[in-house]
Amino acid sequence: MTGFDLEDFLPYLLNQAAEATSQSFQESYHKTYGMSRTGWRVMAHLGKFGAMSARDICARSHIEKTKVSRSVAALESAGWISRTISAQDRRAEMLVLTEAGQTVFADLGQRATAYDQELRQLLGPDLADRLNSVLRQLIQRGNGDVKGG
Amino acid sequence: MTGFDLEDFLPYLLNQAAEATSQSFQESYHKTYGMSRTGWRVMAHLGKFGAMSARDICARSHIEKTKVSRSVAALESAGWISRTISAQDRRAEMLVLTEAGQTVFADLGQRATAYDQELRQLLGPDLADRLNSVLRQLIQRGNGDVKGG
DNA sequence: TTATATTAGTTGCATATGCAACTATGTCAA
DNA sequence: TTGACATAGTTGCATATGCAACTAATATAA
Repeated sequence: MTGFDLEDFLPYLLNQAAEATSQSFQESYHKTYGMSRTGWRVMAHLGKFGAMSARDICARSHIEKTKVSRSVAALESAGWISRTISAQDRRAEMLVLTEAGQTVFADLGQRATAYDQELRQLLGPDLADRLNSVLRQLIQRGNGDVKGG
Repeated sequence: MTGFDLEDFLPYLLNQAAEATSQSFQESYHKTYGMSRTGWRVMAHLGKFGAMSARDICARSHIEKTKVSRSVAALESAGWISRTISAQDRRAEMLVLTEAGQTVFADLGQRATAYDQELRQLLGPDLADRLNSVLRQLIQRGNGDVKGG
C-alpha cells in the first residue's frame, strides 16, 4: 500500500464536509417546501440580489445552466418566482421572487442563518472566521474551468 | 431583502470549494482512466486498506450502497478490482485491487498527493494543517444521519 | 442590408442517481 | 429445528443530471 490516504485528501474532505453539513439543512428546503438544492440556491440569489437573469445566477454560482433552467421552471410553477422578458435584451429573462417566494425565502434565510451560527459556534469564532477566507481561496483557485461534478 | 447571504453560508462555501477542487483532479481519474468519482474513491479505499467489503466502504465514506455496488461492478469489469465471497459471511464479498488496479492506484495516488500539496501550499502550512481538523469536526457533526444529496 | 458569429435559455437523449423492493445469507431465540 | 428479524449486495423504476443540439434574439462587420 502506498502512503496515499484519501481521508487526508483535501477535495475529499471538502466533499464530505459539504455533504455532511448540507444534509441537515436540506430538510428545511426539501422536506418543508419540496425544493431541490439548486432551487434553494436560485431562491437565495434572488433573495439577495432582487432581480437577476438565469445567466447571472450561473455565473455567480457555477451551476450548470440546464440545472438552473429546470429549477427556474419548477420554482415558477410553484409560484415562488416570476419571469419577465428583459426589455434591453429579449433573449434574457429577469427573475424575481413573488410575494410567496419572499415569504419562503425569509423563512429559509432565517433557518439557514441559525444553522450557520450553530456550525460556527462549534468551530469557535476564530476558526470560523478564517474558514470563510480559506474556502474562498480554494474556490478561486479551482474555478477557471467550470464543469459539473 | 433580508441579510441572509448564501455566499457566506458554510454548507454552500464548502460545496463550492469541494466542487472547485474536485474538478481539477477529476481529469486524472476520469479523462485518463474513464473512472467515476465514486470509482476513484472505492479504489482509494482498497488501496489504503488492502481488502474491504462494499459495506465497509459505505460505512467509511458515507456513499450510498447502490452507488458503491455499481462502481464495484464497473471496476471489476475494467479489471481493476476482484471480488471473492467471504468465507466467514457468504453474503459479503472481499474486494481487492488487482495488479492492474494497484498500478492505477499508484499513479492516481501520486497525482492526488501532488495536487493536495499544491493546494496546501496555496493556503500556507499553518492553515492547511488546521483545515483538516476543522473539516473533520464538521463531518462528524453532520454525520449522524446519512443520506444522499 | 446581409451574412456570420455569439449569447440566453430550452430540450433530447444517454447516463447517473436514490429509494424501495428483492434475493440470499446470517442471527437470535423459542 | 423453526420462524422472525437483520444484513450484504443487486435491481427496477422514477427522477436528476450533463452534454450537445436546438430556437430565438443580438452583435459584428462587410
